[in-house]
Amino acid sequence: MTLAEPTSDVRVRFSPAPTGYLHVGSARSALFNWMYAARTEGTMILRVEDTDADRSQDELVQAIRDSLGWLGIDWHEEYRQSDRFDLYRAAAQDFVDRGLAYYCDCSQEDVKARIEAKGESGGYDSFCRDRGLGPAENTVVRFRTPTEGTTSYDDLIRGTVSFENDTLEDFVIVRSSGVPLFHVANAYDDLDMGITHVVRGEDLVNTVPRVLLLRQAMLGSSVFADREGLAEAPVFAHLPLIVNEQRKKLSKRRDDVSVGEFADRGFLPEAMRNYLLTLGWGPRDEGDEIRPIDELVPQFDLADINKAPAFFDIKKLEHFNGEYIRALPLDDFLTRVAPFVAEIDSGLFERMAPFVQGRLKRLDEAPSFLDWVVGDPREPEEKDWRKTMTKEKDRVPEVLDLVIERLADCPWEPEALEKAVFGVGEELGTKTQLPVRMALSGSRSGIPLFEPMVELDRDVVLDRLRAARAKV
RNA sequence: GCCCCCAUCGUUCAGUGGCCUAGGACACCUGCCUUUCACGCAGGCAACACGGGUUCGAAUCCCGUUGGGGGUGCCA
Repeated sequence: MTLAEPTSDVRVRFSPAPTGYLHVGSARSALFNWMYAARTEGTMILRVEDTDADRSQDELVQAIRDSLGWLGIDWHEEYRQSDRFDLYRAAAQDFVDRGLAYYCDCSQEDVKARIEAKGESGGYDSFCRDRGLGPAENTVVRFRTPTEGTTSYDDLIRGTVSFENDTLEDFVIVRSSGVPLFHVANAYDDLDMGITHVVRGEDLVNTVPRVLLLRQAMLGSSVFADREGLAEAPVFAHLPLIVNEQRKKLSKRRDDVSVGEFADRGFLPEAMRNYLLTLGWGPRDEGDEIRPIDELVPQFDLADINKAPAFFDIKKLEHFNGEYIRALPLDDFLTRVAPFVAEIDSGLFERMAPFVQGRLKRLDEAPSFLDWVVGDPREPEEKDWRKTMTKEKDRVPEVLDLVIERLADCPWEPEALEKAVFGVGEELGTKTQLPVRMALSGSRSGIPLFEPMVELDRDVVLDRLRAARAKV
């Protein structure tokens, strides 16, 4: 499903920084925003927060858009913060004019040295607060934070969260390069774009007091003076983090979790999206968790989201994926799996597809089921070989001999092959499939035996059987 | 160090004072089905971190302890 034309006042935004590919954590933030927009028929906004020119890359913006699209996450409006620097700069200038912000020329080393000399901890020490500096080289603009009182807000997921203002430092809002920083841009845009709900990762909670202070200050500026209905701050909902097995926040560097890679590994977007949704949230009706998105949207609510971090369990994702793969109509399956089986003759694959489909957890596993049909049998595991071929060693040679004999002139079609192979078993009073399967494929498991078998030439089959016979 | 947050089976979701001898799903184990595997079906294992309160009654409310995480940038 895609988002409908908005009919409510709800406005949410997903605001990624294009400093890497979309990873599962941000994808989940995007998804929860999207779910809320879908449920409330609100407006979904994609806002690219590329204020850090050094780390932002243009091509990543498109990559992120692609990954969102792959997941079926769409949006109504799109903005780039780099297009809006003048707006943020003006807001910062306005703060300076009104005495809410000031210039500071301290280097990071200076600050650090002073703090250490005083034996204190923390970041900036408000050194330039009252020095009355003007704009100059290597000078930043800092926001003057209150020294007393508390800033608190109600989080839809966490309840009331409050911060003592004196723990807030005078943070930088404009770099010495003149480019505004995240906090101003974020506060300005949320205000300007009329964002009603801020849904994002828990790692952003402690930016809330800063953003709120900035918002309040902006409300006092002439830019927003005449705007109606802005006074109310957005509702915040901070999503629990998604963590790895060490219970640490998923990180791109060590955890290998970009959405694009999941696509490459043969995960279905519907499965991915469905799984992501169950991390920190469950359907209200306590029904099955694997369900089409449009059944889930109506019961979605931000207030129902869990507080505790959730482990990203690839095994469970694979289970979801397997279910979705099995549910695919055959021709749909064929289309989706095509990129993963490009090496295999398409006629052959299409004939084998019904047997492969039900056994996959990921689409990229498809070729492994046909390797022995397309090429040589795999080198059997020592343990498996022994178990299959020598455990009942008096029978296997007989079985193989007789199978070779029967197959020499039997009609080359599945039913006939099955009859021949099983017939040997009946004659000898033993099972025959496993030794034959092992001889042909090098494995004890796989797709049904006789259909792929006819895809091989009779000589090839007989050669493999003889080779196995020689080994037992 | 300082600030903020979190705490139910191995994992995940449910449970918002009595329906809980705590439920579902994944994983794992055992059967059944099947001359392979997978699917399916039937079972099994397995948790309210600890200590104090409040209450007739606490997984659910309060306090503390412990443990874990996030933040602490001229990143977002």
